[in-house]
Amino acid sequence: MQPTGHGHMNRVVTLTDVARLAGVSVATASKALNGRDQVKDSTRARVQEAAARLSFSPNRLARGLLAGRSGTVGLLTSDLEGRFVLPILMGAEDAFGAGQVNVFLCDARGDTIRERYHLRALLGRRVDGLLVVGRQTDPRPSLGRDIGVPVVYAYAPSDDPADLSLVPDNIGAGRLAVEHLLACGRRRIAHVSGELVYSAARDRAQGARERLAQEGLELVGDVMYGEWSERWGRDATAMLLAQHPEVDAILCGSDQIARGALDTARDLHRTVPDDIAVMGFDNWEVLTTNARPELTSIDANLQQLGHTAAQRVFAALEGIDIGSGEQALPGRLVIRGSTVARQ
Amino acid sequence: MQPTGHGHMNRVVTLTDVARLAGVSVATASKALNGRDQVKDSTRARVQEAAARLSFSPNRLARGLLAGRSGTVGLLTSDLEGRFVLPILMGAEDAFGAGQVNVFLCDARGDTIRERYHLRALLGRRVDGLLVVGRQTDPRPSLGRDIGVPVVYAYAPSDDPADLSLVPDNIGAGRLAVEHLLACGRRRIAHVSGELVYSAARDRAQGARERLAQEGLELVGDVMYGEWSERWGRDATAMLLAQHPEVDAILCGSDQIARGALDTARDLHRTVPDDIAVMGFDNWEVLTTNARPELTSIDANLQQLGHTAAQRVFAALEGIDIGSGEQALPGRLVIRGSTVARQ
DNA sequence: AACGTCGCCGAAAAGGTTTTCTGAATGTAG
DNA sequence: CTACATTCAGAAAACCTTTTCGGCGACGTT
Repeated sequence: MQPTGHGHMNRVVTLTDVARLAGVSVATASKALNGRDQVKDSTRARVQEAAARLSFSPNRLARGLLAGRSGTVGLLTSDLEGRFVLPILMGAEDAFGAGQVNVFLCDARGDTIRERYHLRALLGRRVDGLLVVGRQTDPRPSLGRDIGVPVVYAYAPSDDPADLSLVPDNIGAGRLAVEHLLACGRRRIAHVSGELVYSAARDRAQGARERLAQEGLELVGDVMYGEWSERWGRDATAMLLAQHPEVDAILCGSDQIARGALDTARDLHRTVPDDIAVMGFDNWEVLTTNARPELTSIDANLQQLGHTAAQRVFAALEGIDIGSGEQALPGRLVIRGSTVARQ
Repeated sequence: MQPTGHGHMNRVVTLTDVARLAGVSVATASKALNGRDQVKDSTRARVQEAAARLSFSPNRLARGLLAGRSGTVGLLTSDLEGRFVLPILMGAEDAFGAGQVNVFLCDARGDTIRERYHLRALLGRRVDGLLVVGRQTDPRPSLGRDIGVPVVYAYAPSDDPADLSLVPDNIGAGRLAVEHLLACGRRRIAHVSGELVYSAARDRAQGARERLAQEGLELVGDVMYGEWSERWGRDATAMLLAQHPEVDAILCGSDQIARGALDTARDLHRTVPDDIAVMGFDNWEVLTTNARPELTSIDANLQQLGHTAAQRVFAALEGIDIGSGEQALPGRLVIRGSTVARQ
């Protein structure tokens, strides 16, 4: 074809070529390159040089076929769009890439049919393990027990307790948030959150209430469930401050909602944090570090969660029992100016 | 092991098993399942039933080894974190997934060493093609001409004109933005943008200037280059309005900057859009649809770009010449309340 | 009855690598 | 010089699927 152009067509170099150049058999070449003994040092050097000269890289298809394991894992997401999937994916890719494992990415886009289709494809590729990442913390249907490879669920837990699921600890996050507000001297705390159908919203509210109860306190008013949006944050905060002007802290179910709360507080000339403290969840840096004042938030450590999930898959590959059920990973408080005045 | 538990250990079913159950040879079984002729209908049915009963799925490693093509492509990103990579990735995954192709995801995290490492790994896996996605529109070093498989660069173009690169048309986007502001009756347009070192910032400014020149107009003041942040948008807008109170439109280099501009305008009691029009780039919905008023923006159609890039890789796999050089894909104007008062 | 044709199935090879086993050569001890 | 251990290289099988080619039986034709 094009001898100097992009040579898509030149046959790729195989172990046979290396062996021929080094003047040995393929068996010896293989052993030399894989560091097995029974090869004289001089021979090994010759083979290695030949491999380097031809820039040989072993065909992992053939290796996988023989070994019975491909050295790949499937990453099955229900929704790439979601803001929460990406950090998990990064953490997982990072953990896998450190080994010799490569990752197949599949996006089912919330469609069960497509999910089963991708599952079949991945199993056909003989992935050694599966990581299933959902977009909500609400349980999702299990892939089943007879997949043939270890499966770990991240963010969205499986509804089968025999599966292992890694989820963020939203109840703990709610407690942590209230803990911080209490430490800031706040006592009249209201909670504006997202949609009630999300267990993340309910869990955070529960954690918040529990921690308050521990001090003999209650939330000011009912939890205001609405949308996960800045707009709802603005509107809800306006209603809240009209009805309960005495609140000294607004715990928001997400950073977006908190941004809305900050806007409304500013509109109403309530100073943050002196007059009212505001905080959010998720620690979405684009939102938190550009807010006025910068926004205190609870980081769910999602990248860590992805990393841990990948390590669990790894462990399962090694034959180690990784347990089952839901394991909740703690969040982390990130303090900024919206709860603590900077000096 | 655990006969009823998660059976990771049970040998996976192979074509031989199917053939034995159906009482035919593996050759016949293969032909039956792959829809080739030379198989009696009744035999084919028997094989299909056997395959279904054993839930057989052919080993794509073996198939790939034989066919010389693996049916996979590598997606090499320089940075998963970036906001621009994800939509491209979605578009690409979508396009590939529609075929029989699966995608290996690799994140080099902006590190050249890691990139070469991943490249080797992907070539060892015998990917049929590569899609390289960068995080900036500035040129990046080519992977080289002798990869052995077709490569398409998306978002960040290759510095080798012999490679094919798909990039957003930022100059056109700048023109498009000014076009819209002119259509809204604005004549005194200022431009607040991000970091000068980004070609995206320079290109958009260039496009804006070109379109203004076409009307015999110029930007009000110099382009204000700064950070891609809300904070900079606020500060720059404050300076701008102090120095040039007569501006009737602020074109912002990103939606984040535009959000900052909106904030400052509100602080200074300048009404948007009646007094000043504001618009951004990128159409980041979280920011645009929650702004007050909602933010007009230019969408770079990144998902489309990823889709197109994937199709180019596909075409190259089919042996079709996909050309070379930079191909710029047009953006799309999304009109919202920050430039046009809603009736 | 002999022959050609057609439809269907199976044997075998190929793809690239790893591993096991055999065998050759060299060195060492008796 | 023989017996034996040791070191290193190669032959061959295995992994699973697809494809090619040969063969076999049935059928139709002369």
